[in-house]
Amino acid sequence: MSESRQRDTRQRIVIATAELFRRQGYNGTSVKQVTAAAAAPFGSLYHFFPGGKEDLGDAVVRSSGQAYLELFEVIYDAADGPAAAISDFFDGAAEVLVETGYLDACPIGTVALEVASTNDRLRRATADVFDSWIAAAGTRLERAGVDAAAAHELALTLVAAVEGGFMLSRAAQSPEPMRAAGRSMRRLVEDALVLSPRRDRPVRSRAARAREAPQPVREGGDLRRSRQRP
Amino acid sequence: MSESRQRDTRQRIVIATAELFRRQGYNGTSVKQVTAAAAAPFGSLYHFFPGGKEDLGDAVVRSSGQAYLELFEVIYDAADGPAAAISDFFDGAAEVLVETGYLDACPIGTVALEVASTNDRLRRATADVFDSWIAAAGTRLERAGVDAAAAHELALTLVAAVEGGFMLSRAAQSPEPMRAAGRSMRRLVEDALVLSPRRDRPVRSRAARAREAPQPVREGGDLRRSRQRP
DNA sequence: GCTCTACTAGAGCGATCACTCTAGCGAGGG
DNA sequence: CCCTCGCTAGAGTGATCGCTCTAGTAGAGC
Repeated sequence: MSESRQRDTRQRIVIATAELFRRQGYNGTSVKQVTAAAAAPFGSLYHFFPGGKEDLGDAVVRSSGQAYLELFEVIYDAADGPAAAISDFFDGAAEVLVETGYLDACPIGTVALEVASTNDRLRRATADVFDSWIAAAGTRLERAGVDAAAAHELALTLVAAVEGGFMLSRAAQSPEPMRAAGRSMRRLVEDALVLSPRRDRPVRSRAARAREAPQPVREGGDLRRSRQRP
Repeated sequence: MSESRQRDTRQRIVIATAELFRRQGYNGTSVKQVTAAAAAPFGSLYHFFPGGKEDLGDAVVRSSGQAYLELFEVIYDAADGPAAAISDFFDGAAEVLVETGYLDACPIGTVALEVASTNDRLRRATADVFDSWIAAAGTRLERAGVDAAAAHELALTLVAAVEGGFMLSRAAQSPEPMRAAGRSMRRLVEDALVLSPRRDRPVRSRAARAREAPQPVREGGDLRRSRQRP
């Protein structure tokens, strides 16, 4: 039972810290605030994270990053093709922003900018997280038939647009920037699919292909929706 | 002479603070650090900014935002059409990042995320700045023939992509995310121009049209460059 | 030359920062 | 039954935070 108790408190601290980081960043969050929010004894924080705030920050960035990656994968794989997946993801992010009063945004973004030039360990943690997101998106685009270089470039753009969308939407307290970015990204994805040199992908199982591209080929004519707000 | 002396110190404080904000954000920058960097007496800071750090932050955000707006306008108006302008802007940002060791990024972005949920006055300052950027980009796209709704959506996306590009490039310490975002944005702009319903804009002077769109009409065929890295 | 105002200059304030240290609790193994 | 050890618990550390306050300087206007 001691192991589960350990896990409980440690996990409670990480979750509470993640929420605080999302709202007020790394420098804006004090360790006292963390222990209060997690209902954890102050001493426990330094028991589980002997390196102090930096240890905690590293753990929080990586675990939040992993959770967000899984959220992306779930949404993507449940959607009706890559373009719809991107729409769903951005619209979902916009919805969460509205519902939480623009509090629950990306758990990494604020920290990433804060530490980029001041803390190399945490900077690397955020870079690793971003890389995992970019790889996940890039791999899926490749599976859908986009060639590797284009897929990587598009994946970079998608992640950048998500982060920028969070920034603008939180600042303006409006879901519109996130939604606009989502519509633009959908268009980019659609174009990349149309332009992809071959739609028969090489060494992929039929099942995987069917799962990921239920509407694999569309003609160019109706690809770009005429109205901006579907 | 007293007025110019005043301007000197005040301006020195604002400039030094802007640089510190870019690198370490709002919460990560102390007022002692500011006065040291500006070589300004500590008392002077509270003479010019009676409201303290928040007053200073508001002034810095707005003045940095204005400076960056002007930089965008200069680059845009000097470029060979909207698509080239966007390329130039993103490539320039990437170049500055590399040259400064990923220190000199957006002076607003970090602060915007830090204060979005914790300081409404500063949040509004960052929102105003973003709005001014979006308006500048949107107006120019409209002038180039993109209809109002599409131009606004594209402008939102451009700003989001710039901010996201800064975030990813600083985290990865690589110009590639910013450059990739720039190439994607160029493609979006080119598509928007091709899709724009009318290329004869309504009540615009001939001189303005000539200045902003020296290569106004391009056919769709060669619009999308075949290689990813020009 | 005197005054008045704008600015310089920095010591010092209470609050809060990240963190340390000691003391004790409670469950599992002997 | 008691010992051990993972964990709880929080008072206390020096350092630093944003900020206030008083004293002093320099130049413009009379």
